[in-house]
Amino acid sequence: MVYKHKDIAEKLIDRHIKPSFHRIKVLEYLMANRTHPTAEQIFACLKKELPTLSKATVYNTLKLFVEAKLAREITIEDKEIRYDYTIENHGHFKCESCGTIFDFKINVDDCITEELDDFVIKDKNVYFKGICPRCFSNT
Amino acid sequence: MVYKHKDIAEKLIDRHIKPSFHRIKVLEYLMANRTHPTAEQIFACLKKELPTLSKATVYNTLKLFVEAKLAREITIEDKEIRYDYTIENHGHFKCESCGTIFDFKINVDDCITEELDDFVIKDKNVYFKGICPRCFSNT
DNA sequence: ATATAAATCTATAATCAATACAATATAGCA
DNA sequence: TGCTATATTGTATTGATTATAGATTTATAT
Repeated sequence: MVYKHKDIAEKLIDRHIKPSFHRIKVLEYLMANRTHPTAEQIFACLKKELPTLSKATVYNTLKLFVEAKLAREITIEDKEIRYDYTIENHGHFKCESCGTIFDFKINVDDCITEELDDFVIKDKNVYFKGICPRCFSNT
Repeated sequence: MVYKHKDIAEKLIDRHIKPSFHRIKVLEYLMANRTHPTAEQIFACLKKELPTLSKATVYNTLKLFVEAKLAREITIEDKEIRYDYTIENHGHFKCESCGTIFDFKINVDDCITEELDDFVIKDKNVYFKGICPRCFSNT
């Protein structure tokens, strides 16, 4: 899928973020690459197209997006944080063999107990680990 | 609750881990302190009692425990990994204001879709973020 | 017991994602 | 045009974790 810069800029403006060129490019990357990339991967890929891009800008931009709920941080394990364009109601499965992160549908609201009634829940994450079908059949 | 070293040693032997003195002390700490400590915190606390203790030993021991399913890694966010003595069917809620991590009961199995039928699931984690009642009432 | 091998542990150096910071560039506006 | 705030760059620093090599302890056999 190809996204128009104007549409991406509007998403940023909606969240009260000034649509600078670099911010548009980072968000475009997140929307086009639903591969749960790390900040490093985003930087390495965009650097080819934008030679002046700085790593600090990528980190700053991603932090802005997370605060604005445009993106989510995935911290299944490892030291590396991964980023995900926001979609509701899905969990992440990380294959311990090939490292791929898969999305799957889940609605955690169905199994929350009243224990959390007095808590303000802002973010819900479900992380599974194991072996994906492809790796499992290769054993 | 106080645990006998002999009982802790048996838990280790059950998981095919040799019950060295330091390993017993680390497991004892995890069982007695259900506060989701970091490796640093465990090290700092045990160091008082065991002056020769090395940080590397704490990391090695925790890694052993995680592999043996005696402990779980909690990676809600931050760079710091936290450790939790294994208990089934509970999620973690991190307060964005005070940083405390709370346990709550949840049974994710109830809301898993058939999407994951072909995946071997070895570990399930549920992480919530938000504001705890105490911090909320202080605003 | 003593020797030998295996495991555990220590201490320190290295790694590397993430952050902090100071300097520069750009955009918005009177 | 100049002024101010924001955005970006480039580099230095941080800090949790890992790697490593050597020392110590434990287990086993002779």
